[in-house]
Formats: sequence, C-alpha cells, structure tokens
Amino acid sequence: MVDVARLAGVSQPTVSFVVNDRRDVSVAPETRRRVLDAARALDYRPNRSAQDLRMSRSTVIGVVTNGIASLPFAGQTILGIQRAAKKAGLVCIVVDTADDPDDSDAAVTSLVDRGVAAIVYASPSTRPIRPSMFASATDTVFTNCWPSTEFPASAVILPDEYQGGRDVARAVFARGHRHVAYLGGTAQEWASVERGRGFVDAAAEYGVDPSETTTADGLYTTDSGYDLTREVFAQSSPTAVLCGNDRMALGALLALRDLGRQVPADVSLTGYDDQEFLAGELRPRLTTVALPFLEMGYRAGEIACSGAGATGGEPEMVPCRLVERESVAAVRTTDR
Amino acid sequence: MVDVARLAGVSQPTVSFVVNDRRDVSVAPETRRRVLDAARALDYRPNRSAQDLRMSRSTVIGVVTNGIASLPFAGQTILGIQRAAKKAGLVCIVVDTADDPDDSDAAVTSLVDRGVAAIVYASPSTRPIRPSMFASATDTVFTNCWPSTEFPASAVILPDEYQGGRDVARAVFARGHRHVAYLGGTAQEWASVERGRGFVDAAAEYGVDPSETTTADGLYTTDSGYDLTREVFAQSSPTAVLCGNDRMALGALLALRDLGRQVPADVSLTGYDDQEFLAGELRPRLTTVALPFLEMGYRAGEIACSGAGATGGEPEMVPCRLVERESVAAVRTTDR
DNA sequence: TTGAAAGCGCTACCAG
DNA sequence: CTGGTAGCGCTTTCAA
Repeated sequence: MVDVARLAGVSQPTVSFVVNDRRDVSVAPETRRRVLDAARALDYRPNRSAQDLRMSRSTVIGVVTNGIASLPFAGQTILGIQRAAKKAGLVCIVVDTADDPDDSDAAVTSLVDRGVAAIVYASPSTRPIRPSMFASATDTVFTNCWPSTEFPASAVILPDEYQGGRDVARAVFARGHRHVAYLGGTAQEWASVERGRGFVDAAAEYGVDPSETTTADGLYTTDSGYDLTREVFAQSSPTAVLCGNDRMALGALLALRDLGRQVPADVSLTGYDDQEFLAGELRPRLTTVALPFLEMGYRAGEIACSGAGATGGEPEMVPCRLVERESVAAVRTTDR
Repeated sequence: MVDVARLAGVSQPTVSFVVNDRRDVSVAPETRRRVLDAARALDYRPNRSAQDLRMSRSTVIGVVTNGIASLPFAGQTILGIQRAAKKAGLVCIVVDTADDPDDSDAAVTSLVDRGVAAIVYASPSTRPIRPSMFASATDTVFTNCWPSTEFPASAVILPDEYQGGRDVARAVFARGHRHVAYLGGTAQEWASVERGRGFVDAAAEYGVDPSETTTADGLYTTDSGYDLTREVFAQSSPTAVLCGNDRMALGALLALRDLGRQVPADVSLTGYDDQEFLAGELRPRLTTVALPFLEMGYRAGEIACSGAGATGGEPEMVPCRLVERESVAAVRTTDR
C-alpha cells in the first residue's frame, strides 16, 4: 500500500480510502484515478488478514466436523455452509476430528486462536456431541447434531426425520399396501426412532392395523437388509418393504431377487438417504427420502455469518424431501 | 498480552518470550512463573493471525476443489490434506468452485488475498484443470488433476490407475480365466485409458489372446454396466467380467442375477474405486481397487506445507491398492 | 481534500 | 536478564 501511495504521489491512507471505495471521505477524481492506476500497475491486492486484524473482526468461520471422509454425503453440508459464507464474503476453515473429544478440543482451540467469527459443528449422523468449552465465547451453531451438555448455542439445525419417515410410508400406504414390512435401522439412533414414529403415524392415518405390519430392527447395512428380508419372507409375504436406509434397501433388493420376487411388480421397496451413486442407480431406481444436507449446511452458514449470538430456542427442523422413483407400485388387487 | 504483562508486572515482550517458550532468550524462573500464572488467570491465548502478520508468514493453506459434494470419496482427499497440515501446525481453508472457471478464479483470489502459504487443487475425477493465474506466485500442488496450461506447479499427484487396472486384471487371470469381458468406463477419460492399458498388459502377461477377451466401452454408471453385461452375454459366455468402476459392477451383478448366473461361482466380477458403502457391502463383496485419495491428499498436504516451490518434475504416482474380496473365484475346469 | 499519527496483537532488535 | 522501540499491512481518528 505504501508502494502504491508512493507511485501515485499520495499518502498511504488516501490509497486505503480509494481502494475501499469509501463514500464518506471524498477524494478528488484526479487523485483517485492516479491511485487506481498505480494500484493496477503494481498489481496491488489488499491483505485480508491485516484488514481483519486492524478492524478487530474476522472474515472466517470455522467448521468442525467428525467424519467428512467417512460418510459420502457429508460434503454437501460443507458445501452448503460454504455457499452461505461466500455470499457474506466469508471463508471456511474446516477441521475434521477423528471423533476424538481431545482432537475436537484441539481443533476448536486452533479455530478460536485464529479468531474465527463463528464455529459450526457438523456431524454426518444425527446425534448429540460434546462441544468444546473453548468455543463458548464464540457463536456456535450445530448442524445435524446438538450439544450434549448445557451450551450457549446460536442454533441447532436438524433434519425432520419424522416427516421424512411419514412421507415415504404414506407413499406406500397410498398405493393400497396393507401388509408391509418395516425394516428399521440401528434402534438407538435418534434418526431411527423418528423415522419409525413417522411410519407408525402414517399407518394409523391409513387405518392399517398394527397386526398387519411386521417390524424388524437391524443395522444400517446391506447385509442386515438382506438377512432381515429373508427372515420376514420366511414367515409371511408382505407386498411392500420399507427400509431404514438405502443400503438396507439394496440388501432387500438382492434378497428379493434371490427369492424370485420382482420389484416393484411383486413387492414395493423404499429406502432412506437418497445416497448418491446408489439410490438413483439401482434397478429399479429407488424411491427414498433425501436428507437436506445442503440446505442444513446453508442455513447453518447463514446463522454463523449473521453473528446472531446464542438464542437457546428450539432446534430448527429442515424438511426431508421424498424422492419418488420406480420401486413403489400400486398393490395388486389380488394381494389386497 | 499487555494485560498479562501488567498483571505479571513485566513488559509485554517478556510475556511474548515466555508464552512462546523461547530458548534463545533467557528469562528468570521467577519471572516466567509470574507470567505463566498471569496468563492462566486471564485465560490468555495468543492470536495466531497477529503472529502470522508480524512474522510475514502464513499458517493456512488453501484448498480449492470442484465438487467436494458431488463425489463420495472427495472427502478423503480433504482429510488427507488436513492431516498433513495439522502435523505441520497449519490449517486449511477449503473452497469449492462449482466447476466454473470464473468461480475458481474468485476462489483463488480470495485465498491469495488472505496470504495462504500454498494452494492445493483437488479434483474428484482425474483430469486437467485450468489453474488461476492469480495463484502463480503461490506454491501450488495439484492432486488428482494437473494444470491444463503451462504453470509453475510445486507438484502434481496422480493415482497409478495403470497399475491398479493391471493388478485387478492379474487377480482374475491368475485364477485361470481366459475368456473375460472388460467393460470400460467413459473412453475419453485419462483414468479409463490407464486402466485399459493395465488390462491389456496383464492379459499379455498371462498369454491370453486378444481374441479371447471381449472389450466394451460404456459410461461409469450402473445402467451402463447392466446393459453392457446383457449385450456381452447375448453373444458369448465369459467366465469373468471386469468393470470400469464399482457402479458398473453393481449393474453387472444385477444383470447376472437376472441372467441366472451366480457370482462368483459362475462368473467372477470386479469393480474399481472401492466405493464406500457399496463395494464392501455387495453380495458377494466386490473385489475392486481402492483409489488412494487419503494418501494423495496427505502427500499433497505435505508438499504444500513444506514450501518447496515449483519443481516442474514428473507427476508423483501414488499406487492404487487391490482389494480382494469375494467376487472372484478360480475358473471352473469345465469352463477352461 | 489530504496527510500525520495512532494502533489492531504480536515479534524482533536493540540498549541497558 | 529485561525494557524500550520499531514495524508487519492495514484503518481511523484528527489537524492542516
């Protein structure tokens, strides 16, 4: 900046005024032109960090995540946060903690020491996480997770798994299915119980008697979907199977094929997650529900960039979108 | 820092010396203790950005990527870069450009303006990308991509797709298969041609006549794998099918099941990518090759953090690891 | 309308 | 061994 000033024959603060295009101080058009020319000639670019330091502000937000690498869809969250940040002229430092609380503390410390404007915690699977107390002085928003202890969060953003579970079940019941199997995922997880509640309520809506449905809890794996499906069909013959996630649905699809049943002609099938490179590529393409990672991330980013401060309000629920593809068909009247 | 100094009754530079634990200047143990106590009492943490500014260095590296959200494995790269950075006490700002060159320029500019120590370009699919000229003054390393124009790169890190393609083919030929089908992915892509070269060389190694193998080019999609498999089996009966990636292998598996062929009893099957939540979860679990995203990212991070400067050397090839699971079996002697 | 001086939080280099 | 002073690149008074 002093180089530019020297070349333009003005003082250094003057350069600051013109490059920042400040309306409140007026500088002569001629001077301004000289400064601009000099800046261009020297290929001058202001130093953002120095600006931040001087203005005692920060234009970076920190995102701490566990397992950006371990789940295929986590990238969506980061992308969403980043898009919101970009809109506000901020930038994201992301650190991944290997799910180790000490690591997490270290990560947050390094962020706080850099004076980030806000911190967003992002988790691939919805669950409580222990926030670092180092962060308590900084605006903090949680997306797809919530603080496991008392903590002054600015916001917590959660997917509406209940609504998603209900919507996908409705899509099945609405096509006349009564005898349906519900293959749930890991029973302890919050998402699982929410999805399950959605199923139960949808069944009730359509006047389906609980005795007609069969429910089994498993794991969120392809194997689990495969095994559960074979078990269920050994006992009965549901016309639809709803799975806790897409991988279980893949397992169910494989099992159904081995059982000689066509999907969706013989039995309808649904998943959950809309896992990229999977759900949309199965044969038949899977009807499922998409988790709103991008939206949640974007929302989290917006809040983080707004500097709203701790609110202590209710979690903000972001809707899950039903993705109807080809794996659900109307029940055959003979099966009804 | 001045607060700490005041509380400890020393000068501010003295605080700097003790909190930075500098051996070259000696401070009296008693003074040191007083400073430490004061720092603790005030919960003092040095400001990294201010340190960076004063020392005219930077402890952040920028990573620009296109599509961290679009491919499931991209996160691995970021994680690798970050692990290397962490080891060196640095931190990563990551920006995603929606594959838009203007966006990419803007991203790089914002990074450069922040004075990042280095920039690493990371791409989910291996290919040339246009680097921003704004970056040319900063150390730049390319991982899973290379500059499409003359550019002073510090390094380019590439997966050894040739070796991967060769290894997986070897695993098949070594089990006695002669009549094998090779279902390639998008023919224009660098990775595809490398994998194809590997296949051809492996076939030659095992003395397999080109006329015995059947090769078809498709797309990297499940549908393509499905369709190609049906086409191939309409004409002939290979004992093994090698696919360009895991999704094609999934399509092939589905087609084979529809054709009444068991994998691997009747036909062996391989993929490529070791796609998480897919390859390892199919039935049978897929033999495939893992792309070394984590390693490539780590290596890129190491170089970026080392401040080596432009080298202009050859690309650094990182080996692809063959992952042998259950989808390949020895050819039946009757088929031989 | 412009320039001189101060200071963001820190480290480097002197003198004492 | 410690304190004063200068300065990283910038913005913000305030006086001229």
